[in-house]
Amino acid sequence: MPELPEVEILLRHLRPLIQGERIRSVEVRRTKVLTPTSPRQFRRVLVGAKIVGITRRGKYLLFKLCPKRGHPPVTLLGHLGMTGRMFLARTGDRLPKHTAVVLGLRRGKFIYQDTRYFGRLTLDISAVAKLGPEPLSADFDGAGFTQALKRSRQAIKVKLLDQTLVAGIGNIYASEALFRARISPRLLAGRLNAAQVRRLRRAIRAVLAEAVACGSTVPMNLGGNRKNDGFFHFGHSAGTTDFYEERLRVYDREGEPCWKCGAPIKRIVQAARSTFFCPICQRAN
DNA sequence: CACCATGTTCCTTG
DNA sequence: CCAAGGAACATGGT
Repeated sequence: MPELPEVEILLRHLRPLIQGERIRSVEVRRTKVLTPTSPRQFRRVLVGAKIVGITRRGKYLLFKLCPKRGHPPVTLLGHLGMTGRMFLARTGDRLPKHTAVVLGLRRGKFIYQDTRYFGRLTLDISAVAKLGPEPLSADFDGAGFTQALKRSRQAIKVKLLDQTLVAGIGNIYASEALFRARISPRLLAGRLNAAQVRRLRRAIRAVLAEAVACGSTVPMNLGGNRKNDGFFHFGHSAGTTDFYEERLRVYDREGEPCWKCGAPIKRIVQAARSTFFCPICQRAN
């Protein structure tokens, strides 16, 4: 599912399909995902509005909408949570299980589906203001990153999940970035030296950029109607293996040999979430 | 049945 | 006020 690279790929997929389209109908099947926007207001703003553009910020999608006429543009914010998907379907297609919202377009329909309903499709965009710098932009600079890390007493792996530090890193790419930077996930954020901070910043950029580049070249199935659908599938289920999972060096590879030194990858739990790392390449000192 | 899961927010504690 | 830790949210896979 969705950390920054997956959301970026989804954005690129969606943009040509829905940019310029007008929303003709709105069906809300799970009001929770609109929170705190009311279904009534959601409908009022969306029905008849034109989708003039989509952008991404961290793991959020921002749909810029132009309502009927005279009204100023509004922003619709989408977040996939852990299991969310967004895709286009044909008008006649039946809705998949756990469809939360359906937007009827000129031809076809936009479906937001989310098994666990942790995601959002809402007019409340306040979450975006709290985000840290965009990791693949110039805003993510060494000085700011150094400062933010300095005051933290959390383990660096846990700190990387803090979206105010830098936006878009999730549990998978946090482990991947630390492996690439050869830094122990247990090292306290405030204890990284200048060389480590620099390596980590570069590793974050490299890992995310590579994931986007890789995802861009994979023939994806974003239809949302098949079991092993799309690149939002992680894990090691057999068969259709996307080399998406092959790309991950440590995540979900407990016990497998380290890609670099061959030592078994270790799994630990930090802040109630799994961390994967190589105990040799990422020594604590 | 038990445990695990790509994320965020809210509450509590220090 | 701020940082940090943990539960809660809801469902499915193994």
